[in-house]
Amino acid sequence: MVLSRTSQYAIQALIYIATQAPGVPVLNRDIAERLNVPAAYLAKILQNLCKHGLLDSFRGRLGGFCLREGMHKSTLMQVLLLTEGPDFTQNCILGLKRCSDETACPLHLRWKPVKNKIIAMMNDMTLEDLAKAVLTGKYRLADLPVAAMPAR
Amino acid sequence: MVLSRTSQYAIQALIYIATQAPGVPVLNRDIAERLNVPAAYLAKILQNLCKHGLLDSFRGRLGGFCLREGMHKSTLMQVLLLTEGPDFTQNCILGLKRCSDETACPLHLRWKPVKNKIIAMMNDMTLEDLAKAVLTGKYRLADLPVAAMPAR
DNA sequence: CTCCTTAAAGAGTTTTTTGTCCAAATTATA
DNA sequence: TATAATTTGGACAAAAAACTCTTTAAGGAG
Repeated sequence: MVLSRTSQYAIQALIYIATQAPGVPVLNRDIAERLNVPAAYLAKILQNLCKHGLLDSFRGRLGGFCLREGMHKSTLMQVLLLTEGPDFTQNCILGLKRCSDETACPLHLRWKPVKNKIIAMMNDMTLEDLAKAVLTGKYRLADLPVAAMPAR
Repeated sequence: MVLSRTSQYAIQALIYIATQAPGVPVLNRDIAERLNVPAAYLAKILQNLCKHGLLDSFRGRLGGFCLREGMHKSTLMQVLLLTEGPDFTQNCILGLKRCSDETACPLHLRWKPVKNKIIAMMNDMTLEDLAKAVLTGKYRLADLPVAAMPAR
């Protein structure tokens, strides 16, 4: 209804990483398994988040991905502007190139406040907050096959 | 951000038809031109709306598309359930198959009220209302090349 | 009846999104 | 130093969405 699969995977992965001990790299493979998401595709998404400074990556043994210093405070909006593109917040619901208060589509007046609620929500939620919520155990990040294999 | 191009075209076309004299068929070609949308593609969309009873179609001279009797009162939600699919209102924002109050993703609690606003809005807006709004001249249905060629 | 105009139907094409595969490059550890 | 584990990068493949083309059926008007 609102987000591309790429954005969904990105948010899930970032929240998952944020639930893990900071500074300890998390393997792409483990994230993909945990989220039940295609690993090779997720790797591309994480690479992109690295390029944009949200994550740090490390190769070789003990490699993986960490949230970059300070990025626990990142909002979902920051993530979505990367994954959905910079005009995520600016699209007309009818797809018009220009649709503003002055030159509006017939839905604009009704849509605007709703859209603003979406934006406010995305600006308000941080990875930290969401990770905390997940750690309470009340919420789930992925579908059924949680496959909670212990660390062995 | 929310709607597929197919849905956008469908809504635009239906509103446009609703602004025209009822019972007088409107040509696909004219709609496509007016909305600046690919005609062959729009034809498929209109066919689909016919199959689902929103429109009537007529072939040959004086042919075209009309809103079916009573369908001026259709809501955008009725349209979207056809164009986006029946679970348009039920998707989890993170893409989880199951996400409800009991088994929720970490965004669910914040997303739910926003989603309900979207649904309420779509349930509230009818083609009739939107057509009236357009007829005031304050709103535009399509991008720049309105090509307001008089009826000749 | 014939011609022209229109939508219907179906196959096909293009573009975008999603997903895969494999050969480097990098790094810890034995 | 050799090896195994990991990300990186690029090409590739599959699926879905958007769009096109062509033929057929139907209807109105001369």
